[in-house]
Amino acid sequence: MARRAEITQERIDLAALRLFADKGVDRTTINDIAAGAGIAEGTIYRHYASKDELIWQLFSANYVELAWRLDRLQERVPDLRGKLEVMVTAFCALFERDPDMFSFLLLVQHGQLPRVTPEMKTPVQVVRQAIDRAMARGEIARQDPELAAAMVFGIVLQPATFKVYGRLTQPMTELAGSLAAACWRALDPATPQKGH
Amino acid sequence: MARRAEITQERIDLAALRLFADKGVDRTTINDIAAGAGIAEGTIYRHYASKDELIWQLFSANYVELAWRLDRLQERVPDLRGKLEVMVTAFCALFERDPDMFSFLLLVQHGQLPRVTPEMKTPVQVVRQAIDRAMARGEIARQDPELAAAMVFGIVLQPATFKVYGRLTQPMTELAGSLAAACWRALDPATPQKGH
Amino acid sequence: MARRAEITQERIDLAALRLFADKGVDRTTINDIAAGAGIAEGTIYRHYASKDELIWQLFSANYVELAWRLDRLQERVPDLRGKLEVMVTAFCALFERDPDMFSFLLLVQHGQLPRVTPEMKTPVQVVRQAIDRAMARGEIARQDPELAAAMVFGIVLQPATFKVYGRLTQPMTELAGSLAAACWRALDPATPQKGH
Amino acid sequence: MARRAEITQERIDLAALRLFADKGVDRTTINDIAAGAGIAEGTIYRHYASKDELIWQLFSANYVELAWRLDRLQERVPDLRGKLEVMVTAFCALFERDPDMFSFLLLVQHGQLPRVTPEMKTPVQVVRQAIDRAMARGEIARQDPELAAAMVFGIVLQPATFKVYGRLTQPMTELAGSLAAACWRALDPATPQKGH
DNA sequence: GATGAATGAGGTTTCATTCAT
DNA sequence: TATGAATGAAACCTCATTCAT
Repeated sequence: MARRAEITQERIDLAALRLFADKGVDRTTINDIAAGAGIAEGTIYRHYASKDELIWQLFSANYVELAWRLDRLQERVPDLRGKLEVMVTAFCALFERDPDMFSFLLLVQHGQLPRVTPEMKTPVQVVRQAIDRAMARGEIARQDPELAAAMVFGIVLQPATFKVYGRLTQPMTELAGSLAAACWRALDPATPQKGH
Repeated sequence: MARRAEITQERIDLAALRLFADKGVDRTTINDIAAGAGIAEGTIYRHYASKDELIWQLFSANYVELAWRLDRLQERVPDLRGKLEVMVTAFCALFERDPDMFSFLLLVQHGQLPRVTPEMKTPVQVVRQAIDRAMARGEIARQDPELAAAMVFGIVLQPATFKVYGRLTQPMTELAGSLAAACWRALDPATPQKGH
Repeated sequence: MARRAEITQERIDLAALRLFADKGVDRTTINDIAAGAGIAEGTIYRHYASKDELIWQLFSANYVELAWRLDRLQERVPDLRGKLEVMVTAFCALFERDPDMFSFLLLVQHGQLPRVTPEMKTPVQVVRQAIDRAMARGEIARQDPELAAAMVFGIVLQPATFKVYGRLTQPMTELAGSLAAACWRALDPATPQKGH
Repeated sequence: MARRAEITQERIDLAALRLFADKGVDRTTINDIAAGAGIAEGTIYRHYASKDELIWQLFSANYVELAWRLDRLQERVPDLRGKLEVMVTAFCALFERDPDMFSFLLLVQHGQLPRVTPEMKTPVQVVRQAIDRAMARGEIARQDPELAAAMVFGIVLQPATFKVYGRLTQPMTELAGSLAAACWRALDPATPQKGH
């Protein structure tokens, strides 16, 4: 039955994601995944052509899905300040709901990003576009949009990374407001600052 | 000769760093390194007890060295604003001088950080301590110092990562000023902001 | 319905024969055959107990069938010269009609001949018996009948093999006369030859 | 030492040839070969990149070597009748000296011939060229040279095949004269024949 | 009869490590 | 110290076969 295959694939995906997040893809064996999913090794190859394919499917599906989600949210808000707020909040909520997926995306991005094609929507693109448009509207000062996007990502991802390693203990959801505010300040060099 | 052994080790380290930065440690074989260094596979084991040892030596030496360097620089400056400036500037200069080392540190940190012992000085500690003291002095508002350190690292590392992937093309040295300023703004929530 | 089963079996046999001829039996998978026949993998096991059984059935049926056919034809002709003529002609016609079957028989004979039992009539036996009797009648000179049969087979099969590989392009049917004549000359060492 | 590697490779080649001749390439495992050569499985991959490479090296080296050998021999003889004599004799002697090699060449040719490039000298080419030139000199009647070469090969290879399967028991060396004579008669259709 | 998901033994290949030279 | 051939455990993957539907 097709239904049974779906369930099996679900189990594979779940076990793989958890193990990849835990040990990295190279230190996770097909055997590990099969054991985690409670199936035979060969069964995995009825669902994915190879280990590399499994990694790529898992990465690209979640990466693109995340991009779409962020994009749909930011569309509803007019200004960059608000867009950052909803995107960072969503990101933190997702992190809290499925930390394995975020560990996985963080860990494997180095190996998988080269396979990302220009027509795929990515979270980086979504944020960058929001920044582009905010600059066009004069909402923030002119600056390198790629650099601006990098800073926004850094401000959110690095605390998430610290959380994965246990350096931060609060739920990400509690940090969302501070992180969005920090992003906004980082992007807004024109704002008068005290001190320098 | 002891001299000859030193040269060989240098060649191993260089080749390993380059390959690790390029393909990650798990996808780099001892054979790759030997070929890159122009030596025989067995020779590597005259210098390192195992592949894991080689990775750890390379990581910890550079990681600790970076921490010391940042620490010596920040000591000379009284205020956090200036400390960030010199540390970010130094970081960018080092990145430009040896990008492989940064790729390597970024890539392997996930696997190696668990081996870091409390008595080892790390870049994160150095930054965190500077923030702690600035808060104690009232130079910046009270906030979670770990989160603050995370944001500073994110603001600097994410652009560096973008550069590794070719998303940013400017030399990091040109960005140092902007990055330090962004770090400062991110840490200073009390500053009145326009908009919200 | 029994009818439906027959059609399915026919489809299996056809697909298997084509694939076996193309890639050899070991490099052809049950999956390949099922795909070629447009059925599910499991269905093949409703018609054959195992892959080995399928190969053997296909081989022995065609091999024995070919032997009977040649035997019936040679019976009608009194002398060896004529027997060779009709057998080679029939062989060439069959080759032209179903080249896959011949590639298959050529390819798998190595693995299957050991399973041939003495009571099974084989093409080699048929030709050998015709030669035996021609010698008994004094139609050709005394010689090793097995060797003589081998040469006859070589003269016919090797050009067929060349055709399979595209080294010969004429239809086998056009070559039948020349091949039969060459067989006859090869078997008739007593004939005065020019030169030596 | 390089010498040790040579010895090991020799052992691999010998064991592989024997097993391939015996069971065919697909039914011979790397494990079989390693056991036959008295070495570890992994060692084979220090000498050949893959099983396919091993098969190809073994095939092409022996196939080309045979072609050169036949070519050097036929050069020394002026007429086709004599060329056939020396080539068939040499072939039979080689068969007797190393029957495994001939079984191997016969068995794997189907899979390997597609990899033969035009610039490689092959036994078929050598024989065909001798026939071409004999026709140009008027030594034999005009006929399709490819077909003629095919018949010559059939007359020699099929008895060799029969010997491999135990259908013929005499040493091939004893048959050389008869086979060469049969080849000559097969190529010489102009000769008056008794009977038809 | 037919399906196709699942199995798992067994194949090929990789690679960190050892050791005789 | 350096070499590089050899090792063998363990990885990935294939595929004939089974079985619940």
